[in-house]
Amino acid sequence: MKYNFKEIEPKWQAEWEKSGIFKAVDFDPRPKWYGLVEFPYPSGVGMHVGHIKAYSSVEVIARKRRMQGYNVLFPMGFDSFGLPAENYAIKTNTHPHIITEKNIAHFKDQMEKVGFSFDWSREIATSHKDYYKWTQWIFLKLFEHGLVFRAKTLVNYCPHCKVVLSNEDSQGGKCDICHSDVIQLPKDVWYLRITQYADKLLEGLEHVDYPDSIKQQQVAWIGKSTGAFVNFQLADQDGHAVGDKMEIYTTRCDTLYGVTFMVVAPEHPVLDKYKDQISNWDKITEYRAECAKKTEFERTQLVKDKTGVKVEGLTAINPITGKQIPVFIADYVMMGYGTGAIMAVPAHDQRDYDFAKAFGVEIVQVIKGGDISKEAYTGDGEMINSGFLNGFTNKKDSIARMLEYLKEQGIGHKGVQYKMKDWAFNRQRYWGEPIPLIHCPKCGTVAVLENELPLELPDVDNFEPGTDGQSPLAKIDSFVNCTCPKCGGPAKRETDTMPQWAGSSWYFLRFCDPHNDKAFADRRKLDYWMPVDHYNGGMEHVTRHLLYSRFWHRFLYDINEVGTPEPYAKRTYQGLILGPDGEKMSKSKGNVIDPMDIVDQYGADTLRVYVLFMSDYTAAAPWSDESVRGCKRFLDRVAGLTEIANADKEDPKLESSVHKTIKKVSEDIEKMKFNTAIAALMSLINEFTKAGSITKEDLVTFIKLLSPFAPHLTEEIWQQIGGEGFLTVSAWPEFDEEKTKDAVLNIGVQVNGKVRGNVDLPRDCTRDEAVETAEKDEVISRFLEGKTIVKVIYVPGKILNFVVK
RNA sequence: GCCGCCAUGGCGGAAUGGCAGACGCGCCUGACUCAAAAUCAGGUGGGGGCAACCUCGUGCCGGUUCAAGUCCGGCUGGCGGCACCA
Repeated sequence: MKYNFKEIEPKWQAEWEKSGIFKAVDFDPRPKWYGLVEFPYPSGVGMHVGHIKAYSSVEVIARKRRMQGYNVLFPMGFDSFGLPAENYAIKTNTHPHIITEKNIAHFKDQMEKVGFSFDWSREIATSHKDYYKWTQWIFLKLFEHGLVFRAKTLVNYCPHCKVVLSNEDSQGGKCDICHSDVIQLPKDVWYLRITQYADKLLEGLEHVDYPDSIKQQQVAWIGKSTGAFVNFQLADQDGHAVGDKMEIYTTRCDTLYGVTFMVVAPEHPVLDKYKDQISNWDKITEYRAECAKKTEFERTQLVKDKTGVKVEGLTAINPITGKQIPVFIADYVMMGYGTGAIMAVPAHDQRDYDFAKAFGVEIVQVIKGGDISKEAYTGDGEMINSGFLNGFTNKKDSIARMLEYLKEQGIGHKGVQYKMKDWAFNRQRYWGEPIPLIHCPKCGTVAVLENELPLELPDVDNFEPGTDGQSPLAKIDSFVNCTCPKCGGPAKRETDTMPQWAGSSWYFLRFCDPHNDKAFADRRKLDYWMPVDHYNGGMEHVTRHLLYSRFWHRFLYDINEVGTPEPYAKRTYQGLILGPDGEKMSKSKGNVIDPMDIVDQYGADTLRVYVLFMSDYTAAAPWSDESVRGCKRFLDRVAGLTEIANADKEDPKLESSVHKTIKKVSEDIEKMKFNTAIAALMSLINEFTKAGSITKEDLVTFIKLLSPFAPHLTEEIWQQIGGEGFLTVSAWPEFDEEKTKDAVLNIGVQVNGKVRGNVDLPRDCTRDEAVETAEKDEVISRFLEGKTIVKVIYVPGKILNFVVK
């Protein structure tokens, strides 16, 4: 057959679309299967090869599922709110809506040209008001349940983008969008109380099928630690108690006897409270200013050099020894974790040790071991200098005993801390979901009425964010001024918008019922389709999108809006495609491969086969143009199979190979070992070619197995050989286990563990027969000559090993 | 620093503890061609041998085993995540 991909690819794409075979059917009696891939942000440059690889895996499984008789939901949409469209809008003075719609159309066109079997009747876009209406609705539910709060805190602020960023968006002290340095700024912001769900998010991981690497990253990000909160009495210069106690958090309360000083974060409010009795306030202010200037990055880089200032005039009392100890401020203590104050145990914490050495503070060893004159001892050992804890050798026991004591004395109590912080949930930008809250001078913060949703984004002329950190919406009086839904008095709208991650936190639910205008999705449809059976996406979304969406979904479960606690039954990820030079693809390096160039030059089928064949799916691998051509060559040979499909009798050897291949390809697809599945098909075609002629049945089996990978070519072959209906939804081949087993097996023969030859043995041959056959072999017998056989290991079908002396 | 993953030909990579290098790329030889490309056929880890074969070989050192790329212990190198988290 002539393989003209330019002609057949658009042809079948149109035929499939016309026939509606990719449409998911609600409540269909067939078993359901919901495959999901991360919907893209529709950037102006179009699809990246990474998108192709990310979608191709679930695409192949979805196509196989349809052939296996499943009712498949494989949807696609667009995560279309976000900064790049807005920045482009500022530059070109075009409305972000116009740019976004143009980009969506471009992306969709590209996806169709690759032949992805998405159900386009369920297409969604997060920036469409019939979608974000429900994003706002869920937000109001969160608000209603006390999971939304406003707080003035130090926030991660990007001076370039002029937005407040979540921790997740400012990892490493760099803005996730523009990569400039993030600074700390005190600001009033909205938070979602994700920390309240920390335990549920941890617990949920036990019931889902995620790779360990993903689970571990989520666990590390949540960062649960158990310890104790302990109160230290503050005192004046002479050790007389003053005012409040100061609370600290520690994981080693059993080292309390070794506490020789306290450190509080530079921003800690206790300082301002006792300002009058602090005699070196100037120095404190100076140090604070220094710290504020440092970026988070600088602050964490200077790990070795401990800086700080001793607070003069304010001291504390060690609650267990009764000794007066000094108080310092230092930026190695963070306001954002624990209580912003620590008890320092220099003998057993390297940071406290470094600080004590630099500031000449006493070091008291309370755990035996190490050499305290050189460094802190952080290992285990017998407790010493520790009163009632002396002699304890087990960390667990000494902590438990101390906790008991703290409780008895009312000094402290057991506690839990998380590294994960609450989710800063607002941006001072235009192109996002307006936050549906109203500030009323009388009633405080009031929710927009549900029947007024969606709270639409008003049109503006100027998308530039304000220099005062205000959203462009703040400049629109008609938007800002409103009446309070509670008291009817004049009020002002919140002008911040939601962060990029809002829309993607629940989109998989909307796909179950995308056109519903009464609810975010019909509960019966949710119960039919959810959970997502297989979700694939990038490793880079594991600490953000995955955590956020699990949080929203778990919340909706808790308020009985969805029926499953976890949204994704199974999650996988793909490895990066590197440039041909082995470097990460980037415009500046000029090593970017445009997938549409490959479609033009070799066809979509070649592109699809290549991205899955190039390496292990989860591994990063460089692009190779030569290997792409190799995949095209393979498909050319597949097209040529029609010429030799003329045998009228099945060759038993070939039949066995066909059945083995059905088994291999079927199993490998399930394990996402696409590279070996394709390799098995290449091997089979090599056998076909050698045989010179094959039956039509062999050809049909072959194109069915290849169909999920190269659907256009195989559909065309199917039509040309007179197949009925679409190959795409024909039955997946079955294999006969008997026929996958060879009657005669060639196995290796070892003498003392070294391979000395191989022999053909019948499958059911006994040990004695195997030994007899092997001993007749010329080469093997040479190695056995004059030796005594001590032991024979025979593993049928695998190996025969003679142990000789 | 902590946690995790990985290391196999010239390259991408195969290999439930059982004949290392499947499959593809590249390269070499041959066929076709005036020639080249494309295509087809054959070969292709290193060393030795006319050959049958022999020998070395999965980052390094050791161990378990009849048998180790695979399991265990210790290194070295690379990747990813977290990171002054008390």
